[in-house]
Amino acid sequence: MSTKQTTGLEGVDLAAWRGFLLSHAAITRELDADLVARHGLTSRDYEVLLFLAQEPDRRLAMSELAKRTMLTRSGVTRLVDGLCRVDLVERVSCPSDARVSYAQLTDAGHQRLREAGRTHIDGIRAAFLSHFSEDEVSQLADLLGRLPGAAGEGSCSVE
Amino acid sequence: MSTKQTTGLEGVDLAAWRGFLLSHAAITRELDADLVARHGLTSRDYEVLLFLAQEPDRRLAMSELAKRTMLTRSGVTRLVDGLCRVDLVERVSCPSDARVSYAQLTDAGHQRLREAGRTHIDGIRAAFLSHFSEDEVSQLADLLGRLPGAAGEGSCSVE
DNA sequence: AGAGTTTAGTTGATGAATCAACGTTCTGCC
DNA sequence: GGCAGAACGTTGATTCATCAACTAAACTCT
Repeated sequence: MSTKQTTGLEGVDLAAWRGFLLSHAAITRELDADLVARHGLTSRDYEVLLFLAQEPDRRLAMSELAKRTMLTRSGVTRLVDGLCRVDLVERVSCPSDARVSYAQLTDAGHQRLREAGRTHIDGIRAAFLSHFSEDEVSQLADLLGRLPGAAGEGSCSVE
Repeated sequence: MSTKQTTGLEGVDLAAWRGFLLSHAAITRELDADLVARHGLTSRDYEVLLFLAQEPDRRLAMSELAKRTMLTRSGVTRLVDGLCRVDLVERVSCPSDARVSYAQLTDAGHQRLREAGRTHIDGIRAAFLSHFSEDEVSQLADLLGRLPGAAGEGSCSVE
């Protein structure tokens, strides 16, 4: 018998969650706009190029890209289609398994990644890191690293 | 100092940033799926209902909703269209300014929000808050609150 | 009062991501 | 060997959000 109509959602401290949501929206929006304006890449594109560049032979199977980007295989198909169309990536078929098709970083793609990388990292510094001291950054890395989806991905399975 | 590497992007501590991105993707995905499965609401829908419920007269102008949700006015038009279609919200025109159209929470909408709110908050607890101590949660709130976009007033409670 | 500007909201076309369904290829097991 | 079932990638349909263009109403300024 409350005297006020309520939603029953009172008294929960969600400030941390709200900060999380709001800042994510604002920051990714800004970084993305920058990346597109200056290098014609979405942050998805950038992410894929980066994953490829980190591989010794600069290639990854589509499914593996799907896992890392947290996209569906379908989404990766289309994303890589776009990157192929502008010659940042090419498709290479796998000799030992005809089902798999690699996305292979081209030299142009690698070059583009290097150019974009600088502005992207500067953007992250400006929009994110610059608001914290070094200690705070590692505190954050620690805290956020505990969340589902973050670095602990390997905890579920062994490769 | 200089690295021998190929992308020129090494040596930057981005663990915090990566944790931020990855956990956001994983958590919002999960919360959203839950909300849709159990209450037929996207988290956008939920967010709008919540904003409306927080207003004394349970209504907000479309533009104001756009600001708070970080969507475009266009996006809000369509989102509210959807909520109107299922009678959780209705449109009310403003007597003093014929340009503005309010989104007005219906009783059904308020009821639905209450139902969904419990599972949503439980979800946030399980996927986010549960990984931290109380102190850590307020640390996070403090840190994340400094980021662009997070500058807002605190409470999420509904009266 | 009337022209120009700003603000609110909607609409059409587009892009990004999803799901479900499919064809192809590989693997395990009899 | 051969078949059932899983895994890989693509495609079609749909959803959601965006931008740009538009209508209508309100403000400004002379």
